[in-house]
Amino acid sequence: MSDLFDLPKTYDFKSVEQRLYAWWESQGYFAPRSDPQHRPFVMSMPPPNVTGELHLGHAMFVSMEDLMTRHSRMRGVPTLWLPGTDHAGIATQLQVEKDLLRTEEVTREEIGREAFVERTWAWKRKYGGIITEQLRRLGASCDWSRERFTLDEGLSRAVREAFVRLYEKGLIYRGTYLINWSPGLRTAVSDLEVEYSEEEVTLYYFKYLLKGSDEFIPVATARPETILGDTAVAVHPEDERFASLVGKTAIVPILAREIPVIADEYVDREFGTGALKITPGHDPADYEIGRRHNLPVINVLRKDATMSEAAGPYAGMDRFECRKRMWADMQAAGLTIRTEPYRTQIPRSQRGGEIIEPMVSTQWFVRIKPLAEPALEVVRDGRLRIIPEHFAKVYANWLENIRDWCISRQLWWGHRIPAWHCSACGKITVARQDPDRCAHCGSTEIEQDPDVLDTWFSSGLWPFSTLGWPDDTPDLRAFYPTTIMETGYDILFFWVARMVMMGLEFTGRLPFDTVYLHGLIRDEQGRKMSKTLANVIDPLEVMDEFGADALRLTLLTGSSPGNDMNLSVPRVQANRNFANKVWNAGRLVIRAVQRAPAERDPSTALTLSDRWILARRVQLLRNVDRLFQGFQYGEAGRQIYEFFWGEFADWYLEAAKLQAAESPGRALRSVEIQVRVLDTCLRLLHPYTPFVTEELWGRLRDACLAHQAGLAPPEGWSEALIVASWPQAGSEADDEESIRRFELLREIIRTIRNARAEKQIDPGHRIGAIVGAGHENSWLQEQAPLLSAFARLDPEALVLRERIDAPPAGSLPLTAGGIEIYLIQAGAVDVHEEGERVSRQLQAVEAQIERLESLLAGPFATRAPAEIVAAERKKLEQAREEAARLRIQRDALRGEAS
RNA sequence: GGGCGGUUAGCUCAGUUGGUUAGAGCGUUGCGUUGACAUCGCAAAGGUCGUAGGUUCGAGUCCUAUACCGCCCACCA
Repeated sequence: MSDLFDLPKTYDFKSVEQRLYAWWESQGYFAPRSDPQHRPFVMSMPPPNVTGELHLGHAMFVSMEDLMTRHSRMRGVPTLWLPGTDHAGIATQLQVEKDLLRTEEVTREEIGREAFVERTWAWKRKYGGIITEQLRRLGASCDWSRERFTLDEGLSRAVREAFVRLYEKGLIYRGTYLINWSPGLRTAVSDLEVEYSEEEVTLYYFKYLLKGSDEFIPVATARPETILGDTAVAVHPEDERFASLVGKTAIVPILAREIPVIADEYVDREFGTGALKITPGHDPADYEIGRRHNLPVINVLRKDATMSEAAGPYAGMDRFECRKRMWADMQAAGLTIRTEPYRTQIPRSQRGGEIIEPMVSTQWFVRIKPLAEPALEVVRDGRLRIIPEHFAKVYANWLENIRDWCISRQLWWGHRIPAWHCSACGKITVARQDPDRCAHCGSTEIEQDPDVLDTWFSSGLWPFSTLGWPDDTPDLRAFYPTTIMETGYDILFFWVARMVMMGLEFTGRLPFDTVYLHGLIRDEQGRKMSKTLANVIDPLEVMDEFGADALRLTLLTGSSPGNDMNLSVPRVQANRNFANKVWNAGRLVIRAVQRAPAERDPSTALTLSDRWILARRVQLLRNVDRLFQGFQYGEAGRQIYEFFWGEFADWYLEAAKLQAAESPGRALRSVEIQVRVLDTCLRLLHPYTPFVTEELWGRLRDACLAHQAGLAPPEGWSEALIVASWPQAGSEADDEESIRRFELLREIIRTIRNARAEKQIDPGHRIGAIVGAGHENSWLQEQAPLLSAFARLDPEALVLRERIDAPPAGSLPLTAGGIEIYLIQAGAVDVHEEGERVSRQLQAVEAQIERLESLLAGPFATRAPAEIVAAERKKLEQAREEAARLRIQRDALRGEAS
């Protein structure tokens, strides 16, 4: 008999995952079916860094996007999920630099730009496949034939086109402004790449001596080295303390430079000393004040953040060293007042965490307001939907206060800025094709700008550049705009907003009409995962241990849109168990198919359990449909899980075992229903757990096709589950009555099981029962075999009646859903103890009756909707019946006791 | 300083049109293993949904205030 089991009793994901993935891919299932009739479903994958390694963030987006993709594909919609990788300028360059230093002990400067870029390409060719390989392990059903890389030829052309267009429109300009400078990386970074952390620093109070006088103005600063770049001291125009000093001249310590004392409303009289030193070269606020007052800008820092020549005696010194020395020298000169600890926001690099220095520098910028306006409008008028909705506010808030975007980076790895400087006329030539002469004066003495573009500039074009833009390609026509953008909320500004702006600007259309934002994955205590905390969970290890399906299911059902998720490994394990449960339920059904009789008996009607599971199936389909429409994938997954395990496996399959023994006609009927429901579940689960469902579904199909009766679900079989159709509920009416009855039956069985457990009745001991079921008696009679099997009753000693006149002596009285049950041969009954128990039960029911009575006597009865009131009335009725039964039971026990 | 999110069982989380004895997984306790599954089965204990008000016939679910935690944005030296 065991020969029928050619399936291992434990789901072995290791032998399944790789094989199935390769098969899906080779069959071309990931590519969109071409169907001009249907509007396709299109999603661009957020491109992971080409040198990256899989982390849970990737696992999250892959799981979510693959779910959407598989669902859409099964619905018969042409579906394209377009993958790719990002060149990730800074991250990749750093990695290659590090590698160079480690292996050859040379810096990038030593080998030169051209060689370094070539080395980086080599690195990309060597390691760029790792991340995509890892995405495959998760089951990502994206169309690899369309895979793109932000630095490949087509995308580079798109970037260039975009740059030139913006430049020609005057939306890109080059200028000298205060920017965020990253000394370690020696490049400018955008505002978004600077993070502020509150830290304890020192606030230094010192004297600004006034020229030709003993007087001084007290000033405070956290960065004494910037004193060297001061070009004014400012006070509030209405500050009486300093009113007489405005217009006088102050002397910069050490350098003895003369600077004016000015008045500006920006100064806060209450803060610090009430006087502010102005360093336009190294502070954003000072920069603005400097502009208002036409102050000179002095740059005291070099690119590596050592002090520049302007710092006089401190030139060449590290800025923090300078800070100390400067203060010491000022102390010696009697210019210091005091120091105090001070908490303030320190700007740090998002990458690496080094302190960012505001610095004046010549950079390229995008004039962002004209782009931001339309991007705001689409959210305001609802054309762009953001899920969850509250992020729309965050999005709008950011765009409303946005400032010009510094897009040039002093890096080597990236899209070179298509601008040439002419040494003859000094003008700039920006062109789609590399020019050989200056567009203004015709000189051939031109040189390309050394900078590259911010990586996010090319990312912003992703939804259309990947489809062939700026060319009018068939893909662009067929698949743009895309349908949905799924990504983490942490890159809403970095990426999503910029895609919207660029999409509207360059294509005149929204690049997608829905943005779905998932939350971040944290550790079990809700902390961010980081190497220093050593709390990083490696998705690859998790998949090795529990399988890709288990990880996916955990990420998908454990989260809700926009909310962070604390991942716990035990939960992954629980979902591994679920995959195994699915596997074993599948084995059971497959075996049932293999053993099922071949002859149909048309006279075989459906049993209660049949009708129940079919009705519940329809309800489930409706719920899942509704939830999917509302992007409630987590809740949908949980409902499928509960249905599969808690109803189909625990109850229906157990009932089916009984039916198999009844008659051949009944057995076949039951198998058909098992196949139908299992098939539906596998289809519904496939977007969550693609591997186990595909593997099982194929085997189920083969077993069914091998059967003489030709078993098949109404949807029919197809060559693979991944391309099978999504199940539909149809228009059948809900069979509520079957559901109600079976649930009552379950309640009765549970009540008996509980009593047996409490009374420690040997599970093998079949006991008798007398059931008084009132008007439920007629249908319940038919369920006697099921009842006795499930509750382990002696079928000979199970009596079902409408009414029981007198509780049998020595029996254990129970009630379930208004049905009275007396267990016989349940061992010695302590009539006193049971009397207490029944009394307590009765009290509870009476309390409920009281509550319901007063509820129904109040305004509820007239104000609440009729069906709600009716439901409560019904409950009251049932409670009264229940109370009546309990009273009889109680009185009987009392009678026995006396 | 502004904005947003969270606060539900010991732990991790669900609970979207407000319906009236609140759910899951893990953990805990008890019982159970010869045929789908011990990666299992049958049961049990355990929350009144941060706090205070309000709207409503009715609120975990809406409103206001408040506490705590977290996040985002912001040029007070």
